[in-house]
Amino acid sequence: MPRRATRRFFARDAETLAQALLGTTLARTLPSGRILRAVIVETEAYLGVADRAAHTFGGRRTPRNESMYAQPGTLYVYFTYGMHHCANIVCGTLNEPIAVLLRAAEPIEGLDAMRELRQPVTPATSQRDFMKSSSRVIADHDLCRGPGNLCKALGIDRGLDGIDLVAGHSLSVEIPSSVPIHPDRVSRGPRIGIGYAEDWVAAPLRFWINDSAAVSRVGSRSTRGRRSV
DNA sequence: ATGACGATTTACT
DNA sequence: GTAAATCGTCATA
Repeated sequence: MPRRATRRFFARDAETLAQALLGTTLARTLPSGRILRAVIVETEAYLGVADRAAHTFGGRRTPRNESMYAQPGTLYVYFTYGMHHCANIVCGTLNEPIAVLLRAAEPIEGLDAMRELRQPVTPATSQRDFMKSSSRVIADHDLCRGPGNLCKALGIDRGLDGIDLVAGHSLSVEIPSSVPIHPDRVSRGPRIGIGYAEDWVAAPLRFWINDSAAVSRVGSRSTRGRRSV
């Protein structure tokens, strides 16, 4: 039987947790009571005050990133580019603003609900526009592919910012009873979309499961800058 | 009050 | 590969 991740599980450094999260299951309970599940296949570690790529670089503390200073196991959700949400799991210790960004997951339960969340059916879109082929059906492995899409598919937005995953009322992490992902199946490389981070741009703090079809890509491959973990 | 800018995604050349 | 979409947030004034 899978067990829900405890406070202790999250109370580690970001680099360690980013790897430990691979292969675990994100369990989301929607307001309707509907349960969605997806296996985490790609993460990024953000190291806090010293990390130029982190929202908390230099000790920045604002209303937006306040939850990064909360206890480990807290969810940090932010809104960016005027249209996307990104979800992080806060780790370390209280007041140590480090976290792991959830970049991609492989859906295993509630795929129809995820698809509905990704592609809301509007009156205008239902009949004619659908035939005009402007909207294609999203492939299973694309539902939670990329941090923005993952949040959309799981119904995660700023309303969930600051919730406690250990309590697990609307979101939790489940540790499978099977053997953990073997390091041979994991690669690491530079984080995505942090070109402004100067000396931290190349740090290999992105982790992914090699053979997962749900891993996000940049350019034509997901393996850029890869190196085995 | 204002302006620059995203821990992104998608479509298009 | 390049570009547009789109707006909350934060530093500056």
